[in-house]
This record gives sequence, structure tokens and C-alpha cells, in this order.
Amino acid sequence: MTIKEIAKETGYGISTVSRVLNNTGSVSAKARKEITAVIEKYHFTPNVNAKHLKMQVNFGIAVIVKGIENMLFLELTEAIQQKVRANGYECLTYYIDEDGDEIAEARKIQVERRPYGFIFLGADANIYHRRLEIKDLNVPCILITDNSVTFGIGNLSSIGIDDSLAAANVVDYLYRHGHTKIGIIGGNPDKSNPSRMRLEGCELAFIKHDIDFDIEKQYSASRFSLEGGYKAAENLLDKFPDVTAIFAMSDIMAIGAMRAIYNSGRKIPADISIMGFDGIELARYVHPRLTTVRQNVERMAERGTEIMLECIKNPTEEIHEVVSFSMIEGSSVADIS
Amino acid sequence: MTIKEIAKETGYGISTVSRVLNNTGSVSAKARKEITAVIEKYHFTPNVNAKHLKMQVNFGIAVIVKGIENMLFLELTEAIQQKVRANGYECLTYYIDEDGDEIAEARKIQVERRPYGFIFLGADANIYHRRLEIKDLNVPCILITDNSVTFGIGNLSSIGIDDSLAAANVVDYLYRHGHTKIGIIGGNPDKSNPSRMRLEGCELAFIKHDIDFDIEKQYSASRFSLEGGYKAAENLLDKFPDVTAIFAMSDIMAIGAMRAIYNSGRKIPADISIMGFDGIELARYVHPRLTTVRQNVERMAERGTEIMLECIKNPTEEIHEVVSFSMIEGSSVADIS
DNA sequence: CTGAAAGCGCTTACAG
DNA sequence: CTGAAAGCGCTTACAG
Repeated sequence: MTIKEIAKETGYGISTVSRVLNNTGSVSAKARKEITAVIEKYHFTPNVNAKHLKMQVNFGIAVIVKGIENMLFLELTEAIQQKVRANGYECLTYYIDEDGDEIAEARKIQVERRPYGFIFLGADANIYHRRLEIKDLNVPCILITDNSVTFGIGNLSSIGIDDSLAAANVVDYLYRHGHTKIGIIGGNPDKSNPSRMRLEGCELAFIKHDIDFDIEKQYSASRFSLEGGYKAAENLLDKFPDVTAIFAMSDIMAIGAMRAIYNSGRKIPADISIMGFDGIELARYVHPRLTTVRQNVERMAERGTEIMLECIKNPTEEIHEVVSFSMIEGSSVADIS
Repeated sequence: MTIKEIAKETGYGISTVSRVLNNTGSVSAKARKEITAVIEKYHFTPNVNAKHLKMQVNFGIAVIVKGIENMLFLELTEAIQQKVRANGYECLTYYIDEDGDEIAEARKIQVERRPYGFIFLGADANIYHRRLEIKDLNVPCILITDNSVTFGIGNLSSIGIDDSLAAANVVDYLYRHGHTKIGIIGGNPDKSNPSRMRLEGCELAFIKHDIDFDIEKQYSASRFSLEGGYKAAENLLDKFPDVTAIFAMSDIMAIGAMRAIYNSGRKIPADISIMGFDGIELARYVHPRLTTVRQNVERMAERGTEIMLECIKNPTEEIHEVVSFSMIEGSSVADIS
């Protein structure tokens, strides 16, 4: 079934059928109705290859996920895919390693597929230094779970929570429960924007509460994965043995850390308290239940995709939004005050 | 950059360039060399839309994942994607609900995108009743994590473990540790092939060890998700309160079940032992570590994709393979003998 | 071994 | 409001 056959059956020309299909240009109500009827009768779907060939665009929207081991991204990816497809775009997801080069990947995809836009999950701090490369992608891009508000690249939007504030809240929470010997595990602050912002938030809170913090001793960087959390916690317990509470910058790291804590013979939360970050479903199931910061995933996925669609329509736009977070109390933090 | 420009620069016609690009038809060594040089000089990649439009094929290989909540599929999907792309095919992943209709989805994708083949993760028992629909897809299909060896549909291959044997091994293991009051949680045996096979394996083992098994009382069906495992375990504890060991047909269900057991005030494994299935990474991190059956995920992904590629080359083939599994001992099973 | 030409199914100025 | 026609970049009989 092609547009030509639809045209023949309705008695209109292919141009008019195309206009109806794309809801563009002016078509009489009568023509629209008749043509729509035939389209529906045959469940006709236009050939995307012909369409894209003509429009010089290869594909829908590309989603580049950096660090698939971080389950937060899984929840996000799922929601984004659904929303993108519901809006009539194809959605291609590319998984790259947490230490991979998402911009190089995007450039490759750009050459091969020419998507309408790129959605990045989990991007680097070095985005700023590579803003020309992003500009060169020449289509709307959005960073989800990050904040590029200061970048001013022109085609890079962003959406995420206020990482600094959320992390400060974590420290406040631990402080209220009597903890002052706090260790932190997270990503490399020089490479991961969210890690840097969260670390800054913690430092502000430490100052506020007059808590000592020696980054060398009390911060351990690793990957956002189970194994990463495990190793970072092992390392932290080693160099900061009197720690009473650990803040993990992702739930998946927290769960990895819990294993390390158990393996060291300590109890949670009796010996060591732990807090996570993200609020993934799993956090409510592990033992003990994880106290964590929930990022508003649904909202990030929904608005992130909407922003992408808006920017595709109006390529000169650049939108930055901040979504909410909330604290979820589990039973992984002991009150030692 | 187009094939036309390459033709112009080399002095050959576009037909010859196309032949070089696709390594088809006869081309003189000289022409091949000269054309290849120019192609490489410009890093030329042919426009896939034009190619596919002409060839009446839309896309690479479609992967339909049924039940994304099951983390096993995440590990599989990742490995498959990598392998598919390494072989020069595009890879489109579609996530549908565990209770969704994967065949309807495939038909829709078939109309819209015409992929070279379909990879199904997590398929239904009703495949057999709908074999004509699968045949109608008219491209190679493969079921991963399942066994369609008896179907004889013609275009449906399969790869998976021996679910019945693996499940019997689980019961053997529990029996060796003194358990005879065994509850099982899994999928709906009428709808999920692996669930049915595993249940059969358990029943055989129960007979072998002369253990009573009342399916109404001792089996609880639910979704392959954290929440599904939680609910099924709650239900099971309710109708079979003196259970000493629970076998969950997936690790993710086991983790959900563990939450339900803890919530009921019982200890693991002191009061109730639990075994999982799949051997996902997370199983080694939860507390206590989960004793489980590890499906050979790497092998399934690797061979599954290879089989798909072979079947694309030779569409009359249909391949069925069984991969290995192994037992991973955690500390979630108590010896009460 | 090689090239000119048709045609895949669409979109979109352009003309009416 | 509508249609004929050009053209997007390829592949592939067909003819030489």
C-alpha cells in the first residue's frame, strides 16, 4: 500500500494525501475526511524510508545512555522511549560505557543516521570543553539528569534536579540523626557533573554544621554500578574506619556498598548507616530498606522528551528545567544522637 | 556526499561504485581499488534510507523484550545489541509489558519497518497456537530464553537452557538441605513456557524424592518483577505458612519475595530459605547472597545473534540450541536436615 | 567489466 | 484548495 494507491482510490492527488497524512498545508474538510477514511480502512502507514530520504533525515530520536549499570537510567529510558514513540518518532537507544565518549558516539550516529535530535543520559563534565562538537551535531540535544544551564551552547537543553541542594539535604538528614563521621562515595567529580554538584552540596552542608571533611580520606570515587559501589565502600572503610554513615551518590552504588559493609562484618544500620540517591524501585526492596533521595523520574522523562520535541519544532530554542526531588525514608540510617 | 559524487571523482559510473560498496557483481581490481580509495578518503557511508527504500527493507534487526522488569533481559539486551551492531545491522529494541502481545507488536513493526528479523526475549506459551502469524512475519525469528524446538514453524529458531532440568536441580538442592516443605513462585504456567517447564521439572523432582506437592497451595503465580515476587510470596506465606524454602523462578522475584519474608517478621535463611533463578549480578549483592541458577547469558546472547544472522543469510534454516546453566551458592539456603 | 536509466515511495515548491 | 512533476540517493536488470 502506497500513497499513490490511496490517491487513486480517493480520487485525489498524492500531494493532497500527503498533506492529510502530515496535517500540513491546506486541505478541504471534505478531502481530509474522505482521505482519512481510506487511510484508516487500509491501516496505511507511510514508508518511513521514502519519507526520510526525501526529508534528508534518517531517523527519529537517538538516546545515548552512558552507564547502563545505573538502574536509574533504565527507568528513564523506558519512559522516554514510550513517550517518543507516542509522538510518532522512532527511538533508537545506544548504550555506551560509563567511561565512553558520548559525543564521539553522537557524531557517528549523526553521520550514519541523522536523527532529529539526541537525548543524553548521564553526560560528562567535559561537555563544556566540547561545546563546538555539540554545536556541530546541528540538531537539538538534551541532557537528562544534569544541568547545562550555564553552557549556552545554543542547541543543548537540560533537565535535572538541583543536585547540590539534594546532597546537602542528605547531609542534613544524617546530621539530624547524630552522624558527623560521614563518608561519601560517588563518581569522579572532575568527570561527572552530578558528582561534582552533589559533592559541593555536601561540602556546603558540612560547613553549615561545622563538620570536618577531608576529601582525600572521606571521599571515594568509582563507577555508578554495583561493583563500583562495592569497591568504593571497601576503599572508604579502609581509609576512614571510624565512619558511621556513608552517602552513596546512587542507589545502585549504595547496594554495592552494603555488600562491602556486610562483608566487613558490620551491621546496617547498627554499625554503619547508609543513604542512597535516585530512589529506584529496588531501594524499597533491599534489606534494610534504603533511605534515599528520589529524583522525579517520570517528570524528567516526560518533560525531557517534550523539550526535545519543542526544540525540534523550533531549533533556535534552548530550554533548561529543574525538577523536584523528595526524601524517602527506609531503615538504613540509625539515629545515634 | 553521495554515490554520484564518488562516481564523478573516480570517473566510473554509479553502478560500479554501488557494486564496490556492496561487494557484489563483477568489478575489475583496478576499479575496486580506485573507488575504495575515494570512499575512504571521504569516509563515505551510503544513505541507508535510499538503500532501504530501494531494497524494500526498512531496518536492521528488531528485538522485542517482554517484561523489562526482569533484569535478566537487560543483561541479554545489552549483549545482543552490541553483537548485532558489530555485524553491521541496526538494532531496534522494543519493550513491551510482560502481559503484552509480542506477536501483535512484531506485526506492527513488520509493517512499519520491515526488519531483517525478530529476536524475542520472554515469549509466551501461546506461540504455538499463533504459529501462522509468526510464519506470516516472513523473516527469521528467534526466541531467546525459551525453547521452541517442538514448534516446527519454519522461521522460528530458539535458544535457552533446559528449564526443566535446572528447576529439578533446584529442588534437589533444597532437598539435600533438608527441605521438604517447598513453595514455588513463578509466572503463569499456562502463559509462560519457561514457567511451565520449570514447574514440570520441580514436579518430577518432587516425585523422585517422594515430596508432597499441592500446586494450589504451594505455587503462587505472578509477574517477573520485584513487586510480582513480593505479592506472590505474601500470597504463598498466607496459604502455606509452614513453608521452609521458597524457589523463585527469577532472581528479581526472589528479591521481591525476600522483602515479603522480612516484612512478615521472618529471617532469611534461618526461618525461610530462598533460591532464585537466572544468576543476575544483583543476586551476589543482596543480603543474604542469593543461591541461584545461572543461565549462560553471554552464550545465549552471542549464539542467539549468530543464529539470527545465519538465518538471515539462509532463510530456510531453523536452529535450536540449548545452553548450559550452573548453580551459584549464596547464603540464602539453610541446612535444616 | 561497465554505465545509462528506471524506479523504490515520499515531500514540496510551483502553477493553477 | 489541489495536482503534476521533480528529485531525495540508492540498486539492479539490461544492454553493451
